[in-house]
Amino acid sequence: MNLNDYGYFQKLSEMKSFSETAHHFNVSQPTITYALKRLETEYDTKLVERKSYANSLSLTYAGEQLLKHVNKILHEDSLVKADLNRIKKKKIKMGLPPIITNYLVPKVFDNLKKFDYLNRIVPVVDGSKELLTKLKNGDIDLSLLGSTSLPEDPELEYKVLDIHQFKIIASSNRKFKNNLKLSDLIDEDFIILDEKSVHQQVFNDFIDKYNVSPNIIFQTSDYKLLLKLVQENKGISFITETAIRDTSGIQELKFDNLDLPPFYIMMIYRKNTVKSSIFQKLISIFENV
Amino acid sequence: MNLNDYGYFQKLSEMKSFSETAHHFNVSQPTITYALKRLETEYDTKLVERKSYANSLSLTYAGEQLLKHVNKILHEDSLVKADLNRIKKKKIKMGLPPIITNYLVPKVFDNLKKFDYLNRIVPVVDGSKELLTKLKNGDIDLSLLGSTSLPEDPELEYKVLDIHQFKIIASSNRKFKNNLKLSDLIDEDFIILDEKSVHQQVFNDFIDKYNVSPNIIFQTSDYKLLLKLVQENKGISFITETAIRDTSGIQELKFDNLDLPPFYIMMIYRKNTVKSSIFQKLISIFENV
DNA sequence: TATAATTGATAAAAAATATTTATAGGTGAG
DNA sequence: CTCACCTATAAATATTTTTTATCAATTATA
Repeated sequence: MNLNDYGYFQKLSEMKSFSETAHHFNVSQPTITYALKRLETEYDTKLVERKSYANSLSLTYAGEQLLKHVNKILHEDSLVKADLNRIKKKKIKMGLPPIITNYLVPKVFDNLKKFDYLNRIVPVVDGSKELLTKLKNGDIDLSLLGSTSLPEDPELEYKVLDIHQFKIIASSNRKFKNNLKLSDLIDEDFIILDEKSVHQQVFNDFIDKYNVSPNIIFQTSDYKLLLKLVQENKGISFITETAIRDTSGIQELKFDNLDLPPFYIMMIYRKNTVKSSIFQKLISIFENV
Repeated sequence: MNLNDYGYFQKLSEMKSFSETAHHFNVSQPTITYALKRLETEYDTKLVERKSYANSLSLTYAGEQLLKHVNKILHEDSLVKADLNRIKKKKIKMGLPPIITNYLVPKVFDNLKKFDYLNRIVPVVDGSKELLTKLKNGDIDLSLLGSTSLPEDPELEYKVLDIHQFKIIASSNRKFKNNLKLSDLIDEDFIILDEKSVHQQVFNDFIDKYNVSPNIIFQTSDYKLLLKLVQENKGISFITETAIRDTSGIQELKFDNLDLPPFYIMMIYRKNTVKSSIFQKLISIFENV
């Protein structure tokens, strides 16, 4: 059994057209016909229902079942090349979400340098959500990650490096009374991180939970810009403390009984990954922050 | 890329010998050599370390990594045939652990008959542990299952049909005082189910927890035999209430504060399974007990 | 309604890939 | 040193996949 046949079948079930599928793979149309025929012979079952004519063929029940397995098989197979390529290059492709990276990397920099890992790491800077997808696709080997919940994906494994809190912050120039309540912020302008970050979702949940409707005047994916705007008192914000450690010109607003989810700072990787000594050492360097 | 090459590679890494692997697949020895060569060329990496001589070749780091993926791929592929075969036959292979089956099937029998499902079900009678393995291997489509914990396997899905308790039971002929304590049973002979059932593990945990060492005189995998022996006062036992519903000649011993795990009675199947209408109906019949 | 255009199936030929046969070379045990 | 055993390689063969060429069926459209 050839994996190509699975690939043809997968695409065929998506495109619902033999000739288009053939075109997609740059092969002739009978190639697809014969590939399907091979599968149907191999399993001795009809897999696709050739409809009267229109460009709408459909999978049989057995075809649907096969497709599920094929998806898994081809996905796994696509991970192989990505994995082996990086092993060959002795490089580790590492996902780096900006906020966490700025907080953590200075702490481990000397160690990374000492063990000559700085040039072993191929950095991939992106938001936590995108990095998670890339990790699962095998585009990166491991990633730093910030999240309000611990990943439950059975393919992934992680180490929690730190647990931070979300904070409401404002310019140090502002004065706020003690025992602040959320309702005191009703006239404030909010500047928050946009949908690339987990912050937006947390903020929305927060809004729902406390039934408030803050005035969001600007969203950005650049947290440095956000902090600068807050420093200059263009608005107040909602962000993990990770981002404001060692940042001057910013104060944290204290509330009683504010219930916010924790912000887990993790190192995450696929369970499947064979842990080379480099890989393990790298993780341990980050663990021992 | 041919799946055969993956199969050869998998076996080679297990057998650590080219010629034995060839023999295992009934092909000539160069077939294996060339298969490996194809893989090494495809991925442009050395995959196995040909040792000086002895029957001990070893995988390189890249080879180990490949093997992990290959295992997954071949396992998934082996599920395909099993799945499609049963679909073809329009039969549903169902795992039936005896205790649960005897309890449940009488309750659904008329319904199964009414919808003509009795001859659609291919019964596979075995212990819960074995059935779980068979389910994962695709040997059966779904299974009744008794367990003290809910399965966390990401490939499996289940519906809890009932939650029962474990009981300590004795012949009705016996008289026990009220407010029994475990220490009162110190001179009793125990007859319990053997390692094929979850009972043994639960019983061991129980022993550890309460730091008692009961006198086990006989173990069996046949719960009907066990019940008979208890009825005839050959010993007392430890078993889920599922087994003793509607059984005469047996009493349940009551203890204060005995903390035992629940016994979940479930219907379990692979997430991957495409749920045919027969499949769904079957589940719903059992769900509506 | 006739005609053109598009789609999938099939047969036969060609191309690509996998396997075998035959053999060579290396290694360790005795 | 020789034998037994293992893996690698070349060349021949077998098998599998793909292409080319063509047909029949169906839809769009003139």
